[in-house]
Amino acid sequence: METTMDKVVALCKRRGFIFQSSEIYGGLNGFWDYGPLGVELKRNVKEAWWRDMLTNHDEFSVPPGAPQAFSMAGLDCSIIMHPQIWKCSGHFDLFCDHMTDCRETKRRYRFDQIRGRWVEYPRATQDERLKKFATTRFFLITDVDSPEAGLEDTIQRARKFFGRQYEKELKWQSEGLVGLTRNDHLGHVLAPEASEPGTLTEPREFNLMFKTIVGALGGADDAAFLRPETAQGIFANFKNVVDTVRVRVPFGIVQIGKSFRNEITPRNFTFRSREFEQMELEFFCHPKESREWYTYWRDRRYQWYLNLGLKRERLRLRDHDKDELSHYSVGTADIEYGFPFLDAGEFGELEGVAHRGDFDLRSHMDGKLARDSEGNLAVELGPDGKPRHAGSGKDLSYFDDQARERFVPHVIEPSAGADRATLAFICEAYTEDQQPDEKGDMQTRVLMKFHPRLAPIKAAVLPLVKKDGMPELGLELYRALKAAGIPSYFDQQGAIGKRYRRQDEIGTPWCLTIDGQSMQDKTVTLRDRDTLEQSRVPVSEVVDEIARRLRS
RNA sequence: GCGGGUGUAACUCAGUGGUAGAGUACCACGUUGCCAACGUGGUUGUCGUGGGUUCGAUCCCCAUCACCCGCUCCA
Repeated sequence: METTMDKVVALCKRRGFIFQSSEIYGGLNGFWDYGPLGVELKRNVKEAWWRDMLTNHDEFSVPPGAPQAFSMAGLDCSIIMHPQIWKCSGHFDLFCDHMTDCRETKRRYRFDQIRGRWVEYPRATQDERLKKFATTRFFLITDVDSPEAGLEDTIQRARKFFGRQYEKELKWQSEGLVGLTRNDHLGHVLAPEASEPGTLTEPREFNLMFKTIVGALGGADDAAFLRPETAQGIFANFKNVVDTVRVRVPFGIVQIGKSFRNEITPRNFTFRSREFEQMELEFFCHPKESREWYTYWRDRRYQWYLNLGLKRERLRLRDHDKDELSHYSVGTADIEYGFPFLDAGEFGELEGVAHRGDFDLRSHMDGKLARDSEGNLAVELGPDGKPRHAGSGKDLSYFDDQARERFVPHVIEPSAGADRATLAFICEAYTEDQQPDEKGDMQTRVLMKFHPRLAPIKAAVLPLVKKDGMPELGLELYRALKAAGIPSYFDQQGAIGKRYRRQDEIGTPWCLTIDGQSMQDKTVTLRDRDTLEQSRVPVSEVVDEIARRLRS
């Protein structure tokens, strides 16, 4: 059965919104291209965000719901940054895991998270079944969570594997559970639920970050990464912005740009892409006021999607549970949308609003932070007692010269996916209704009900017939719209009904039709996409009327 | 990564071991003149890609890529 999502994907392809990347070579998993209409739509989404967050922001008045007035500034950072950025941000540790697969059980493990025990079994060399392993040492992995239960689990597995009658001959090599090192021979390792040792593959690097080489002669030492998020460029430039544009805390820095992640399973059209675009705000405030700002931004960002047409019943604001929070966050909420490719009741993330505390600025000062045994953030130390990942050593604190107070600001981060927002607006816009054809029979009509601010094309100029001066008058109007910066189409091809439907399908809010009467009194009909209602407007007033409607 | 499904014209899809099909769309001309009109004519395919079997493969076999579904994974 063809689902709504199938129809949306088909329309996106058919009308030039979204194509698969590298399609002529068979495609590339996780990458997508925006066609002539898609690029306009996505630009409008980003433009709406930039205008609403930055351009139209008034730093002298208090926005509704905000604790106080504040400033906003923009930024556009490089995609490739100093590799140390990603070590201090925590991405390096999280994104460069070694993974190993079990050939027998088809399960996958993070190599550094494997826990188990080595055991010596002297009889192994004589045992018909175990002779082939040419060893008396075996490692038993446990996937049981707690250390005590894990220990018990390894004992149970040993009994089962070597035989209960030989249990007394076993010599355990450690008191507690230990990990594996890269030098250990995996042929002697018994994976969970595997029937014999040696089912694990060699650990493979899982590069969740895109690695690249800086410099034409660069080697392994010149490895760098394409950014997995735009936020770190903002933190790295925090001091630059404070020093150059006379902003005072609280203030925000916004950035729109591409990010890259090697998603394990890119799926669901553009929802999980490996190259994607983010719209991020890092809002810096006093630690004492950070909770109020968190609430303010969370609610304001939720409202933004509603204002642009997402329906409340498909849009959800969800506060994270405690165990879902990142290692540094004291509060996070997701703005989620009920995409048609999800099951009923399920939602996909559009934007995360995170309270990041002072994790990022402090990590870039002193070295990467981690929670210590008491749950406090402290610089994570390596085996040598030095910071595991050294920071920049620069002072990124802020001095409030009126309160005479120095502090490291806390950060509220609303991080939105431009591609996910665009996809949500596409899914929301997709509509089928019933409209009578010229015989009065009801026909299914497909239309994209984009908010006029987002619609790729705002108006279409349609001469009713291709003669009697109508095309000429139409072209005049078309040029006037273009001159006013209003994206428009001119179409004189085929029957008028078909042309209306073509515009409906790409979501053009208004059609302007030149008819016989236009030639007499210089008026045209203005037809509404959603209601099909028509009104007559003087040609000379059309541009102002469309511009007025776009503003409202 | 695993299992299942799919891949044929711009789109939706038929089809067969022996020269590739329909509807829609698109283009031209004529007619019509406000919600998917009608007539006539026309354009479009390395049958996803690469191998193999065969006299001959879009069809059978193998591999590979992409998409969909379910697992797995997902700061």
